[in-house]
Amino acid sequence: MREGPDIARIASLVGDPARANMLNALMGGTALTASELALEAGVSLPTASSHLSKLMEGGLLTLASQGRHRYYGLASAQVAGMIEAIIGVAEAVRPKRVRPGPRDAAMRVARVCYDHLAGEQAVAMLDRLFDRKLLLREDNQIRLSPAGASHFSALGIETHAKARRPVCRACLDWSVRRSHLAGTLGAAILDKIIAEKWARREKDSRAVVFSPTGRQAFERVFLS
Amino acid sequence: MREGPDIARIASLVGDPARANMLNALMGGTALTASELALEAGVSLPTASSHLSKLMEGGLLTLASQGRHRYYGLASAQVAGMIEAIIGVAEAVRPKRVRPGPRDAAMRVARVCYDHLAGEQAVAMLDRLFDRKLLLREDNQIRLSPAGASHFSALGIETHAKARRPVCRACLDWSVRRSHLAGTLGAAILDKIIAEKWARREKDSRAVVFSPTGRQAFERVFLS
DNA sequence: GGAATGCTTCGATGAGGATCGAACCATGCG
DNA sequence: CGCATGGTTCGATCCTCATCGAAGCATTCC
Repeated sequence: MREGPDIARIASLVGDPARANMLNALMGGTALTASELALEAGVSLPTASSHLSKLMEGGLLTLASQGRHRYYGLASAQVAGMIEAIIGVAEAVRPKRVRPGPRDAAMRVARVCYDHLAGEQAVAMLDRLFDRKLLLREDNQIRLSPAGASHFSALGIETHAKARRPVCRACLDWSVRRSHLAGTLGAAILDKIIAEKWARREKDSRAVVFSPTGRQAFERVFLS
Repeated sequence: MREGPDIARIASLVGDPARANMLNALMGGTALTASELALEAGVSLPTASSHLSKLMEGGLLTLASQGRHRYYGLASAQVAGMIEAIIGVAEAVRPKRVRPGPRDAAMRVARVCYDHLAGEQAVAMLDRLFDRKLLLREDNQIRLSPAGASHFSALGIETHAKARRPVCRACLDWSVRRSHLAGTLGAAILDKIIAEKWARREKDSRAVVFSPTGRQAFERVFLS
């Protein structure tokens, strides 16, 4: 009986430690090769390969072949959002940790969530965008206001809807437990932050570290 | 190897078909007993009990003992949100059938979500109840207005809060991606729809099919 | 008290799937 | 070409865990 989407199938794909590590590594937004992912997950290459084909068949990954390299990446922002949601629950449920390490702290402040910014900074930014009525909250959705459209356009950020991906989307933040901005606009803002060198990505981590002047610039543009 | 929150542990809890069915059943927001959940999942009572203790230990469920009954419910809205996210991916990834069968289409229009109505009809109804100020949106909750109380009372629908179950509750709709009405009021409305023979439940399915005259009556009362 | 109901624990069984070494394809390089 | 590198497939092994019947607690009803 019980028809409907096969949720157990999807969840069990994420439910294996090796696969979970791979997906977690891919949350950084860059596509990785099978060997990199094997290393990341701590399994042998054949094992990793087997997992990867399962994830592919499950529709969670995309594959881009380039010469003899094969780059695996998350299939969609929706998949990334799902993983964030699972991380959020795992985080909430986790037995009280001794103390969050320094890397954890940086992750809480700002990190990459697939292709957009997450963490305290990102949550604060979304709040501020609502306050300034650049974005409007509608039911469970987020919409760009006319004022917002011209504002972002002036910053050199395009806000036209392309393909089927929404411009604005709320994404629940596991560290802050409130929403931050995803969608093409969220991605474009992160692009700008990196392009302007306001912040750089920490090596081998999802953490995003702002420079002192970069932080000022970011706050001036998005938190003022 | 990165040691973040144990996402595999959480995902694997959802990754078993029996447990997934239980969680899915609990998405309605009502707490259920172990035997009801066993039936829902199609497993024996001992098996269900074993799954339930695992879900409890994983922090996904809460337990309320009342006499010899033990009511299991989702631990938090965060857990519900995670399950919704997984459903969303499963839905998006589901192998496109040649064409959505008639039953699938019917499911999208109207279906039972444990004990209340879901689908396009249900989402439209909730919108309309807000428009008419019979229900009020408060924070993330839904409250019955005085006007609403007398309105439903006139229809022969009792709206007194009984036990611990809320009268109104929002439930996210996987097909429409917006909220519909759950809670005792949602259940009572579905009861009325069936009692008035405006619609009947499709055998062995969650689909709810309105008769032509039944649809008119429903629209007059709830969508006008 | 005793019987009935609701649920959990125990024990035995079985199946699925994660794992790795070795062998096998494919691409690029000299 | 032949060799090296990146990746997948195959086969065998092993272990976890889902499952259910039977027995054991707990609570309520008569």
